Amino acid sequence: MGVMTTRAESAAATRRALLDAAAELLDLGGPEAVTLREVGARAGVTRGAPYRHFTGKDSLLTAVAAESWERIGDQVHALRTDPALSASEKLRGALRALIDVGRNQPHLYQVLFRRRANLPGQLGDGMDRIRRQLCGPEGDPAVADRAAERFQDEFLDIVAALAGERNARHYGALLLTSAHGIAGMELSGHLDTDKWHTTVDELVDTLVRMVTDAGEMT
Amino acid sequence: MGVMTTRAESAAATRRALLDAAAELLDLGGPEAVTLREVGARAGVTRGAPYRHFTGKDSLLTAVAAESWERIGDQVHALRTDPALSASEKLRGALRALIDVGRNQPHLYQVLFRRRANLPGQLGDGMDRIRRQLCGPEGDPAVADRAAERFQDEFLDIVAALAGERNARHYGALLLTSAHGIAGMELSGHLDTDKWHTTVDELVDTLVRMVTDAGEMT
DNA sequence: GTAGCCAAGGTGACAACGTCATCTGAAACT
DNA sequence: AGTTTCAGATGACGTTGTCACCTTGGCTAC
Repeated sequence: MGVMTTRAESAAATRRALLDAAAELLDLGGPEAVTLREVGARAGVTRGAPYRHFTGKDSLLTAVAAESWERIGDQVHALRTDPALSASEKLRGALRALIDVGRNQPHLYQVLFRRRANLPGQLGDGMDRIRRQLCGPEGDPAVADRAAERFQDEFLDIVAALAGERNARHYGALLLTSAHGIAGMELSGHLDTDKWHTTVDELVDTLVRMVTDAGEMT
Repeated sequence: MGVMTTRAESAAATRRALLDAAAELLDLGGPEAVTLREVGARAGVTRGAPYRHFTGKDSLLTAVAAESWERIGDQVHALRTDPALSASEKLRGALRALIDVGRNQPHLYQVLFRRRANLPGQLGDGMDRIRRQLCGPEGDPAVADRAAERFQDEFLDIVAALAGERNARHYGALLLTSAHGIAGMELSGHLDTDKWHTTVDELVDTLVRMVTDAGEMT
């Protein structure tokens, strides 16, 4: 932990600080609250500095989302490879992992599932080359997509171990979308447990039981 | 369709135009694109005029959401009371109604399920009285909540007719959250039909079949 | 009918924000 | 040592939400 001297170290530290500050502000007040000026201030730099690491605010938020996807992917991977857990426990854990993000970091969760705005190409300028240059081999959204896809693959493996390879994809999609819906409706306040006479845990249990039964009878 | 003379008519027309313009801009470019200035311009007034009808941008978007909820509620009500449809067709139609909003008006859909920001009270100023005064008997969010709840009630009745009163609430919650999740994941681009070897229609069919079978064996 | 009232709407102003162009200084390279 | 490169600082500009203040033309009380 020596004093930073090399330029690469300094830049990496700044990028790290920017991401941390952005994530913190996102948790506190949503995307509106994550101001490039405030992000820079918390990272010890000024307003324009983030543009040396990200193409703009959107790119910064996408990078935060990418890191979160990687974290969730690691979490589900750990569940899948844990020999102490049964197949249904792994599935329940994976679903809960996603839902818990929605509970504990609702603003981040919305960024994770935010609308893909960038249709590929279309603007044939030299912009693409610049963006590639700034954000590494390829743009940030591609990184986020890969991280999200890794999570989905880990999740798919868990489902396959429970419901068989045949129906894994169909049931996997059903389970994943359902969990996402549970998280989203609870997050938006539209899941009144008094009105529906049920809880998030009950819903998750029902989902797990459904696919478990279906897997057995295949 | 006489020329507007009375003040009430003029104000009502302006409010209507503001809502329409806001809805149009929302569809085109999302909440960021719905600018009070542009909304006013399209409604034939200037930037500050909307503040005579809504407390601010948030209030305007909430009012748009409320009208959309009422529309969806009417749609599901029509399905429920249509004697030409079977119970499962009604259910499928209701689920599709929600998902179709996500497909055709993705930005509006996100506003419908956006996070409730306003915790009640907290700011004990006279602001509450002013807001009540501006938006009628009570604030806009309450209107939106009531409209959303009416939709849920209509939906719940459809489920009850299919799965019985006993499990209606539990299955209703499962179906509604699942449909919301399907819409949300498709909207965010995380539902790759090639990857999951399934389509939205298949997922909806599976959901309907599930609750149909469960209702029969009860 | 006329004088006053009142709310819808117009206008100016302000702070905050995203973004870009330009500048600076120090590390990295030859 | 001289040059290049790039993280970061700074100034500036356009846009937006919001408020305070003003104007005007229907509405109401006499």
